[in-house]
Amino acid sequence: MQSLNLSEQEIIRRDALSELVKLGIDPYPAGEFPVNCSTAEILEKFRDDAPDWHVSLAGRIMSRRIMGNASFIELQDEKGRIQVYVKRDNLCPEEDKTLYNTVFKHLLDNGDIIGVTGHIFRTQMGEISVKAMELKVLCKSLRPLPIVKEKDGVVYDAFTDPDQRYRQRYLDLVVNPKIKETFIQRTQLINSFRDFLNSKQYIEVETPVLQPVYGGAAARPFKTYHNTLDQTLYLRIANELYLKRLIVGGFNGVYEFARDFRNEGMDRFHNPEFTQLELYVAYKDYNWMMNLVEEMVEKAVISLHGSTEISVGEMNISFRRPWKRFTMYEAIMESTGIDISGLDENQLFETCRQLDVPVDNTMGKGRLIDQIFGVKCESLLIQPTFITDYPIEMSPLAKKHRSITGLVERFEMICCGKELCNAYSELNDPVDQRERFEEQLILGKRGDEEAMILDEDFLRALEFGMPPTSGLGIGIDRLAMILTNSPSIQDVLFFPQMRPEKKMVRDDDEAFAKMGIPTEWITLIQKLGYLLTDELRKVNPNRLHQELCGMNKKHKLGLVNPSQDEVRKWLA
RNA sequence: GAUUUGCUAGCUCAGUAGGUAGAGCACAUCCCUUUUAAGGAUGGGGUCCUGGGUUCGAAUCCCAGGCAGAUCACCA
Repeated sequence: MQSLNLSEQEIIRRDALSELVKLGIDPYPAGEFPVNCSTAEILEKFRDDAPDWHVSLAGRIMSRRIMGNASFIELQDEKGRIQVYVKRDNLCPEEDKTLYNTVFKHLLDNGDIIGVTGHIFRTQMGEISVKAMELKVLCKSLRPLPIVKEKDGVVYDAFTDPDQRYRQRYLDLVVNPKIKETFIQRTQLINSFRDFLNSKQYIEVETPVLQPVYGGAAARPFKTYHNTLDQTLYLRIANELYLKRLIVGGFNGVYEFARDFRNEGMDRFHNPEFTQLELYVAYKDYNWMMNLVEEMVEKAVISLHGSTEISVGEMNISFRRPWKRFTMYEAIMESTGIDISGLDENQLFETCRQLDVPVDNTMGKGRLIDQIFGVKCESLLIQPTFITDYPIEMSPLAKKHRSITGLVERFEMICCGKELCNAYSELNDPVDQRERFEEQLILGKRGDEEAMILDEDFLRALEFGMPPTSGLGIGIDRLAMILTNSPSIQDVLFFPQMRPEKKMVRDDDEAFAKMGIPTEWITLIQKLGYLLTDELRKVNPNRLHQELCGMNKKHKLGLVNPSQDEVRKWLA
């Protein structure tokens, strides 16, 4: 019944599964299989002159070379692959050769998970291998794996379709083992940051993901609803305002690896959910924070790569301290030759036009400057570079610059043409903060969908007093992209957001039976693509009759064809 | 959202100025056996993304849609 929907190879595997059961072999055993080493450990530690080394290991069969009574398989575990030599008389020393002849040769496939015990030796071809003395089925795989082969560093038939790789990451990880490296490095990066911050006695905290008022960044949120409270809640776009509340509460340093959610476009630099490290430290300013970022990132790069120099695509990036520092005005001066520091809004508008920088009428002074920077400077900054001192209009949470009016004490770190982090001397003047929020409200009314919302509770906290504080946000995904040389954010997220897979809507067999269609024809009708009875009724009966008879003939099903009249009655 | 490329067997891909759908790997049966992207023989396997249109005839040409990639715009 189901078999028409399965591929030939899937049917063969299901048949093998029931054969195993018939032989009294549980294809999904419950018990522990004791493993005492990994493939990598064997390859690393084996010595030809060492005494017999008995191993017990488990993994997935990735290839099989079967030759009569001796065979070779490649077994893959978490750490890599090793060849296993399977000889009939080793596996079956007694009369009964079923385990080798039937189970191993016919009922096991690529992709099955087995446990093997035996000892290590080197073959005539010089390959370190496991001589299997026992073999146990641990899991029968019902779908064929894409087979990726490799010789001399050349990969054949690589599994590359990005759609399948991202949707079925499990499969990607099985057949493209290098993918695993990327994710391990991502975790190493996070661990390195965490170790660094813990060593400074900062406290890792958790703050709400569901927030009644979203804030801390300029972005559109995801909206949800809490039944019991009868209240709209938002998935956080940032956790900044909560971490600052904790500084108010008396913590000197708090940080969180925060999953944030922004309801905006998706491309190779943006996923709707992404991870930021946010850090707030009391009694510090943004200059201090720049030094911390340099040190922390440099350290992480060294811990991943053993060096401060790495290659990203065609580029060579050096994270060696100190990094270049420019004010935003200097950066614009450098790339365009124009000093914008004294210009008013109209003059900036005119400058944008001269520079071919796209603008629109809603843009205020700050947006115009930011736009010039974004178009003319950002993409040119390849080596890690700090850009400091941003226009106040763009930075409602940052403290006013200590000496230059119209600017705030803010920096971003740009690398490979992309912003990697954002930090301020945090605004702790509650009166100023309220005014800034109110300016944002006006922008919001002008149509800026990303304008910030006024958070009364946050202002109340500030009114109790927050010490001077420096705060930082680092995009973990983007940094991971650079450190793992990944061209897309999807490559550093296990399960990137994808459009839903097309789902077939279908009626069950009973619905077809109700039309008076005999069981044996129902599967055929479904196989022909008629999955809904309503659709089926619209079909020309003569056409359906022809298709069914054709199918019967083609697949040599040996069914007695229905008459045209009978088919017409089904559809009536 | 715009532009563009792609979608054919489990995987990687060919394909014909429109005429019954191909290869390699994988799979099945068999041969050989310390082999290694094993080799040899034979065989099975397809809604050529979906739906319309043009046509005697469409995987191929046209239109619409789906999904994915790339580039651009907004954003981290």
